[in-house]
Amino acid sequence: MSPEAPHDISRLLRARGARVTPARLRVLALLRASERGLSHHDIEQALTDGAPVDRVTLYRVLDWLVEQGLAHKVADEQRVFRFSAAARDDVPHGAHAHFVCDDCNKVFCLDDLPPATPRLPTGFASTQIEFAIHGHCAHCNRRERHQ
Amino acid sequence: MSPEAPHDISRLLRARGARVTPARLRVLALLRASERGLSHHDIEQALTDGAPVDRVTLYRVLDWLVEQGLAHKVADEQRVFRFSAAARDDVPHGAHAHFVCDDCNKVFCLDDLPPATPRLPTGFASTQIEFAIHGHCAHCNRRERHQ
DNA sequence: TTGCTTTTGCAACACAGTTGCAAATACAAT
DNA sequence: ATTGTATTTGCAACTGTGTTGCAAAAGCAA
Repeated sequence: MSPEAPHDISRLLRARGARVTPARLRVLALLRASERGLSHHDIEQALTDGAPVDRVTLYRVLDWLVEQGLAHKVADEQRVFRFSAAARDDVPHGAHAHFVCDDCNKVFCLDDLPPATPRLPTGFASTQIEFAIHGHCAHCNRRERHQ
Repeated sequence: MSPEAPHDISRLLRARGARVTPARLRVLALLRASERGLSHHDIEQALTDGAPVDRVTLYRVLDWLVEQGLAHKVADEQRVFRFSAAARDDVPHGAHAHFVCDDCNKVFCLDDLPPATPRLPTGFASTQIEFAIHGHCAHCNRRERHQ
Protein backbone atom coordinates (compact mmCIF):
# COMPACT_ATOMS: atom_id res chain seq x y z
CA MET A 1 0.00 0.00 0.00
CA SER A 2 1.70 3.21 -1.15
CA PRO A 3 1.39 6.02 1.40
CA GLU A 4 -0.70 8.95 0.27
CA ALA A 5 -0.01 12.61 0.73
CA PRO A 6 -2.42 14.39 3.09
CA HIS A 7 -3.28 16.61 0.19
CA ASP A 8 -4.78 13.70 -1.77
CA ILE A 9 -6.99 12.74 1.12
CA SER A 10 -7.90 16.35 1.62
CA ARG A 11 -9.08 16.62 -1.98
CA LEU A 12 -11.04 13.40 -1.56
CA LEU A 13 -12.98 14.88 1.34
CA ARG A 14 -13.49 18.22 -0.30
CA ALA A 15 -14.83 16.53 -3.42
CA ARG A 16 -17.70 15.33 -1.26
CA GLY A 17 -18.55 18.83 -0.19
CA ALA A 18 -17.39 18.00 3.29
CA ARG A 19 -15.32 19.92 5.75
CA VAL A 20 -11.71 18.91 5.98
CA THR A 21 -10.75 18.45 9.59
CA PRO A 22 -7.57 17.02 11.11
CA ALA A 23 -9.46 14.11 12.62
CA ARG A 24 -10.97 13.09 9.30
CA LEU A 25 -7.67 13.47 7.47
CA ARG A 26 -5.71 11.45 9.97
CA VAL A 27 -8.26 8.68 10.37
CA LEU A 28 -8.86 8.20 6.67
CA ALA A 29 -5.12 8.27 5.95
CA LEU A 30 -4.60 5.65 8.61
CA LEU A 31 -7.35 3.40 7.26
CA ARG A 32 -6.00 3.71 3.75
CA ALA A 33 -2.50 2.82 4.85
CA SER A 34 -3.59 -0.16 6.92
CA GLU A 35 -3.42 -3.74 5.73
CA ARG A 36 -6.01 -4.78 8.26
CA GLY A 37 -9.44 -3.78 9.40
CA LEU A 38 -9.00 -1.61 12.47
CA SER A 39 -11.14 -1.38 15.57
CA HIS A 40 -11.94 1.88 17.31
CA HIS A 41 -9.39 0.93 19.92
CA ASP A 42 -6.74 0.10 17.31
CA ILE A 43 -7.18 3.50 15.72
CA GLU A 44 -7.05 5.34 19.02
CA GLN A 45 -3.74 3.61 19.74
CA ALA A 46 -2.36 4.27 16.27
CA LEU A 47 -3.03 8.02 16.27
CA THR A 48 0.06 8.94 18.23
CA ASP A 49 1.16 11.76 15.95
CA GLY A 50 -0.40 15.07 16.82
CA ALA A 51 -3.07 15.68 19.40
CA PRO A 52 -4.99 12.68 20.73
CA VAL A 53 -8.44 12.31 19.20
CA ASP A 54 -11.40 12.20 21.54
CA ARG A 55 -13.15 8.84 21.86
CA VAL A 56 -16.51 10.20 20.79
CA THR A 57 -15.08 12.23 17.95
CA LEU A 58 -13.38 9.14 16.64
CA TYR A 59 -16.65 7.19 16.71
CA ARG A 60 -18.34 10.03 14.85
CA VAL A 61 -15.60 10.40 12.28
CA LEU A 62 -15.68 6.68 11.58
CA ASP A 63 -19.45 6.60 11.18
CA TRP A 64 -19.23 9.63 8.95
CA LEU A 65 -16.65 7.96 6.74
CA VAL A 66 -18.90 4.93 6.42
CA GLU A 67 -21.87 7.14 5.66
CA GLN A 68 -19.84 8.85 2.93
CA GLY A 69 -18.91 5.52 1.42
CA LEU A 70 -15.25 6.06 2.21
CA ALA A 71 -14.99 3.22 4.70
CA HIS A 72 -16.54 -0.13 5.54
CA LYS A 73 -17.81 -1.17 8.95
CA VAL A 74 -18.03 -4.82 9.90
CA ALA A 75 -18.50 -6.54 13.25
CA ASP A 76 -15.82 -9.13 13.91
CA GLU A 77 -16.12 -12.43 15.75
CA GLN A 78 -15.90 -10.71 19.13
CA ARG A 79 -18.68 -8.43 17.92
CA VAL A 80 -16.39 -5.42 17.79
CA PHE A 81 -16.70 -3.09 14.82
CA ARG A 82 -13.71 -3.00 12.50
CA PHE A 83 -13.20 -0.34 9.87
CA SER A 84 -11.34 -0.42 6.58
CA ALA A 85 -10.97 2.03 3.73
CA ALA A 86 -13.31 1.58 0.80
CA ALA A 87 -11.98 1.01 -2.67
CA ARG A 88 -11.29 4.21 -4.56
CA ASP A 89 -14.12 4.25 -7.08
CA ASP A 90 -16.81 2.73 -4.98
CA VAL A 91 -20.24 1.94 -6.28
CA PRO A 92 -23.26 2.62 -4.11
CA HIS A 93 -23.53 0.00 -1.44
CA GLY A 94 -25.86 -2.94 -1.49
CA ALA A 95 -25.15 -3.35 -5.18
CA HIS A 96 -22.31 -5.75 -4.73
CA ALA A 97 -20.99 -8.50 -2.52
CA HIS A 98 -18.27 -8.23 0.09
CA PHE A 99 -15.46 -10.50 1.04
CA VAL A 100 -14.49 -10.33 4.70
CA CYS A 101 -11.16 -11.80 5.67
CA ASP A 102 -11.49 -13.43 9.09
CA ASP A 103 -7.74 -13.14 9.65
CA CYS A 104 -6.99 -9.47 8.95
CA ASN A 105 -10.63 -8.27 9.09
CA LYS A 106 -10.30 -6.32 5.88
CA VAL A 107 -13.29 -5.90 3.61
CA PHE A 108 -12.93 -6.39 -0.13
CA CYS A 109 -15.58 -5.32 -2.60
CA LEU A 110 -16.52 -7.93 -5.14
CA ASP A 111 -17.97 -5.69 -7.79
CA ASP A 112 -18.66 -8.39 -10.32
CA LEU A 113 -20.91 -10.40 -8.06
CA PRO A 114 -24.57 -9.83 -8.85
CA PRO A 115 -26.57 -10.83 -5.77
CA ALA A 116 -29.62 -12.30 -7.43
CA THR A 117 -32.81 -11.31 -5.65
CA PRO A 118 -34.35 -14.50 -4.37
CA ARG A 119 -38.00 -15.24 -3.83
CA LEU A 120 -39.30 -14.13 -0.47
CA PRO A 121 -42.30 -15.29 1.56
CA THR A 122 -45.56 -13.48 0.81
CA GLY A 123 -45.75 -9.98 2.19
CA PHE A 124 -42.01 -9.55 2.53
CA ALA A 125 -40.34 -6.70 0.64
CA SER A 126 -36.62 -6.45 0.04
CA THR A 127 -34.83 -3.10 0.04
CA GLN A 128 -31.23 -4.18 0.27
CA ILE A 129 -29.24 -7.36 -0.05
CA GLU A 130 -26.24 -7.98 2.06
CA PHE A 131 -23.95 -10.62 0.74
CA ALA A 132 -20.72 -11.27 2.58
CA ILE A 133 -18.36 -14.11 1.94
CA HIS A 134 -16.12 -14.92 4.87
CA GLY A 135 -12.78 -16.61 4.58
CA HIS A 136 -9.09 -15.92 4.16
CA CYS A 137 -7.80 -13.35 1.71
CA ALA A 138 -4.89 -13.97 -0.65
CA HIS A 139 -2.44 -12.12 1.52
CA CYS A 140 -3.30 -13.97 4.71
CA ASN A 141 -3.38 -17.29 2.88
CA ARG A 142 0.15 -16.70 1.66
CA ARG A 143 1.39 -15.70 5.06
CA GLU A 144 -0.26 -18.75 6.62
CA ARG A 145 1.50 -21.08 4.21
CA HIS A 146 4.90 -19.66 5.11
CA GLN A 147 4.61 -20.47 8.78
CA MET B 1 -44.03 -25.20 14.07
CA SER B 2 -45.49 -28.03 16.13
CA PRO B 3 -45.06 -27.48 19.87
CA GLU B 4 -43.01 -30.08 21.66
CA ALA B 5 -43.82 -31.72 24.96
CA PRO B 6 -41.43 -30.78 27.76
CA HIS B 7 -40.72 -34.47 28.08
CA ASP B 8 -39.16 -34.61 24.63
CA ILE B 9 -36.82 -31.74 25.43
CA SER B 10 -36.05 -33.31 28.76
CA ARG B 11 -34.97 -36.51 27.05
CA LEU B 12 -32.87 -34.52 24.65
CA LEU B 13 -30.91 -32.97 27.49
CA ARG B 14 -30.60 -36.18 29.45
CA ALA B 15 -29.26 -37.94 26.35
CA ARG B 16 -26.28 -35.60 26.59
CA GLY B 17 -25.56 -36.61 30.15
CA ALA B 18 -26.59 -33.18 31.28
CA ARG B 19 -28.67 -32.05 34.19
CA VAL B 20 -32.24 -31.18 33.38
CA THR B 21 -33.12 -27.83 34.89
CA PRO B 22 -36.20 -25.67 34.42
CA ALA B 23 -34.18 -22.90 32.81
CA ARG B 24 -32.68 -25.21 30.21
CA LEU B 25 -36.02 -26.83 29.47
CA ARG B 26 -37.85 -23.56 29.05
CA VAL B 27 -35.18 -21.84 26.99
CA LEU B 28 -34.63 -24.73 24.62
CA ALA B 29 -38.36 -25.23 24.19
CA LEU B 30 -38.73 -21.55 23.39
CA LEU B 31 -35.91 -21.59 20.86
CA ARG B 32 -37.33 -24.68 19.20
CA ALA B 33 -40.76 -23.12 18.93
CA SER B 34 -39.44 -19.88 17.47
CA GLU B 35 -39.09 -19.30 13.78
CA ARG B 36 -36.54 -16.58 14.16
CA GLY B 37 -33.32 -16.01 16.01
CA LEU B 38 -33.91 -14.60 19.47
CA SER B 39 -31.76 -12.17 21.39
CA HIS B 40 -31.11 -12.50 25.09
CA HIS B 41 -33.58 -9.70 25.63
CA ASP B 42 -36.24 -11.37 23.46
CA ILE B 43 -35.95 -14.54 25.48
CA GLU B 44 -36.12 -12.74 28.79
CA GLN B 45 -39.34 -11.09 27.64
CA ALA B 46 -40.80 -14.30 26.30
CA LEU B 47 -40.30 -16.33 29.48
CA THR B 48 -43.39 -15.06 31.23
CA ASP B 49 -44.63 -18.44 32.36
CA GLY B 50 -43.21 -19.55 35.67
CA ALA B 51 -40.50 -17.83 37.63
CA PRO B 52 -38.43 -15.15 35.89
CA VAL B 53 -35.00 -16.37 34.81
CA ASP B 54 -32.00 -14.46 36.06
CA ARG B 55 -30.10 -12.45 33.46
CA VAL B 56 -26.82 -14.20 34.10
CA THR B 57 -28.37 -17.64 34.24
CA LEU B 58 -29.96 -17.02 30.89
CA TYR B 59 -26.63 -16.05 29.37
CA ARG B 60 -25.08 -19.18 30.80
CA VAL B 61 -27.88 -21.45 29.68
CA LEU B 62 -27.65 -20.05 26.16
CA ASP B 63 -23.90 -20.49 25.99
CA TRP B 64 -24.29 -23.99 27.33
CA LEU B 65 -26.82 -24.86 24.64
CA VAL B 66 -24.45 -23.58 21.99
CA GLU B 67 -21.58 -25.53 23.51
CA GLN B 68 -23.74 -28.66 23.41
CA GLY B 69 -24.56 -28.11 19.78
CA LEU B 70 -28.23 -27.60 20.56
CA ALA B 71 -28.30 -23.96 19.52
CA HIS B 72 -26.57 -21.51 17.19
CA LYS B 73 -25.22 -18.14 18.21
CA VAL B 74 -24.84 -15.36 15.65
CA ALA B 75 -24.12 -11.66 16.08
CA ASP B 76 -26.52 -9.48 14.11
CA GLU B 77 -25.77 -6.14 12.48
CA GLN B 78 -26.33 -4.30 15.73
CA ARG B 79 -23.72 -6.64 17.23
CA VAL B 80 -26.30 -8.34 19.41
CA PHE B 81 -26.16 -12.12 19.74
CA ARG B 82 -29.15 -13.99 18.42
CA PHE B 83 -29.83 -17.60 19.30
CA SER B 84 -31.74 -20.23 17.40
CA ALA B 85 -32.28 -23.94 17.93
CA ALA B 86 -30.03 -26.20 15.93
CA ALA B 87 -31.75 -28.36 13.36
CA ARG B 88 -32.01 -32.06 14.14
CA ASP B 89 -29.76 -33.15 11.31
CA ASP B 90 -27.47 -30.18 11.26
CA VAL B 91 -26.77 -28.66 7.88
CA PRO B 92 -23.17 -27.90 6.93
CA HIS B 93 -21.96 -24.57 8.22
CA GLY B 94 -22.18 -21.50 6.03
CA ALA B 95 -25.58 -22.35 4.62
CA HIS B 96 -27.29 -19.66 6.65
CA ALA B 97 -29.59 -17.22 4.91
CA HIS B 98 -31.51 -14.55 6.79
CA PHE B 99 -34.13 -11.92 6.23
CA VAL B 100 -33.69 -8.89 8.44
CA CYS B 101 -36.65 -6.61 8.90
CA ASP B 102 -35.38 -3.04 9.16
CA ASP B 103 -38.57 -1.98 10.94
CA CYS B 104 -38.92 -4.49 13.75
CA ASN B 105 -35.33 -5.66 13.52
CA LYS B 106 -36.29 -9.28 13.64
CA VAL B 107 -34.39 -11.99 11.87
CA PHE B 108 -36.17 -14.66 9.87
CA CYS B 109 -34.53 -17.84 8.69
CA LEU B 110 -34.97 -18.53 5.00
CA ASP B 111 -34.48 -22.26 4.69
CA ASP B 112 -34.86 -22.67 0.95
CA LEU B 113 -32.25 -20.22 -0.24
CA PRO B 114 -29.60 -21.17 -2.74
CA PRO B 115 -26.27 -19.96 -1.33
CA ALA B 116 -24.33 -20.60 -4.52
CA THR B 117 -20.61 -20.31 -3.93
CA PRO B 118 -19.36 -17.63 -6.30
CA ARG B 119 -15.97 -17.40 -7.93
CA LEU B 120 -13.40 -15.49 -5.90
CA PRO B 121 -10.19 -13.70 -6.87
CA THR B 122 -7.09 -15.87 -6.96
CA GLY B 123 -5.74 -16.81 -3.58
CA PHE B 124 -8.96 -16.14 -1.72
CA ALA B 125 -10.60 -18.97 0.21
CA SER B 126 -14.16 -18.98 1.43
CA THR B 127 -15.16 -20.62 4.70
CA GLN B 128 -18.62 -19.20 5.24
CA ILE B 129 -21.19 -17.29 3.29
CA GLU B 130 -23.34 -14.72 4.96
CA PHE B 131 -26.44 -13.83 3.06
CA ALA B 132 -28.85 -11.35 4.56
CA ILE B 133 -31.74 -9.72 2.79
CA HIS B 134 -32.87 -6.46 4.34
CA GLY B 135 -36.34 -5.03 3.98
CA HIS B 136 -39.76 -5.03 5.59
CA CYS B 137 -41.37 -8.20 6.88
CA ALA B 138 -45.00 -9.12 6.21
CA HIS B 139 -46.14 -7.97 9.62
CA CYS B 140 -44.53 -4.54 9.40
CA ASN B 141 -45.68 -4.09 5.82
CA ARG B 142 -49.26 -4.68 6.91
CA ARG B 143 -48.97 -2.32 9.84
CA GLU B 144 -47.43 0.35 7.62
CA ARG B 145 -50.32 0.18 5.18
CA HIS B 146 -52.90 0.73 7.91
CA GLN B 147 -51.46 4.02 9.08
C1' DT C 1 -31.67 -39.40 52.95
C1' DT C 2 -26.89 -38.30 52.25
C1' DG C 3 -23.22 -36.37 49.77
C1' DC C 4 -21.13 -34.42 45.98
C1' DT C 5 -21.23 -31.75 41.80
C1' DT C 6 -23.47 -28.68 38.88
C1' DT C 7 -26.32 -24.82 38.36
C1' DT C 8 -28.41 -20.65 39.96
C1' DG C 9 -28.88 -15.86 41.71
C1' DC C 10 -26.86 -11.77 43.19
C1' DA C 11 -23.79 -7.91 43.04
C1' DA C 12 -20.40 -5.80 40.88
C1' DC C 13 -17.77 -5.19 36.88
C1' DA C 14 -15.96 -4.54 31.82
C1' DC C 15 -16.31 -2.58 27.61
C1' DA C 16 -18.18 -0.84 23.10
C1' DG C 17 -20.81 2.50 21.65
C1' DT C 18 -24.28 6.72 22.29
C1' DT C 19 -26.46 11.26 23.63
C1' DG C 20 -26.83 16.19 24.92
C1' DC C 21 -24.79 20.33 24.92
C1' DA C 22 -21.55 24.10 25.05
C1' DA C 23 -17.12 25.50 23.04
C1' DA C 24 -14.20 25.46 19.08
C1' DT C 25 -13.39 25.73 14.16
C1' DA C 26 -13.82 25.20 8.95
C1' DC C 27 -15.18 27.84 5.46
C1' DA C 28 -17.79 31.17 2.83
C1' DA C 29 -19.33 35.84 2.47
C1' DT C 30 -18.10 40.17 3.11
C1' DA D 1 -8.37 39.98 6.93
C1' DT D 2 -12.81 39.92 9.49
C1' DT D 3 -17.13 38.32 10.45
C1' DG D 4 -21.02 35.13 10.49
C1' DT D 5 -22.82 30.64 10.63
C1' DA D 6 -23.37 25.84 10.29
C1' DT D 7 -20.58 21.95 11.27
C1' DT D 8 -17.52 19.53 14.17
C1' DT D 9 -15.30 18.67 18.47
C1' DG D 10 -14.64 17.54 23.41
C1' DC D 11 -16.52 16.48 27.74
C1' DA D 12 -19.47 14.12 31.01
C1' DA D 13 -22.74 11.12 31.76
C1' DC D 14 -25.30 7.36 30.10
C1' DT D 15 -27.01 2.78 27.72
C1' DG D 16 -26.92 -1.85 26.76
C1' DT D 17 -24.78 -6.30 26.25
C1' DG D 18 -22.19 -9.50 28.09
C1' DT D 19 -18.81 -11.31 32.14
C1' DT D 20 -16.78 -12.72 36.71
C1' DG D 21 -16.61 -14.31 41.57
C1' DC D 22 -18.80 -16.48 45.02
C1' DA D 23 -22.17 -18.31 48.23
C1' DA D 24 -26.71 -20.56 48.21
C1' DA D 25 -29.78 -23.82 45.95
C1' DA D 26 -30.87 -27.74 43.30
C1' DG D 27 -30.04 -32.07 40.45
C1' DC D 28 -28.82 -36.63 40.66
C1' DA D 29 -26.52 -40.98 42.08
C1' DA D 30 -25.56 -44.09 45.88
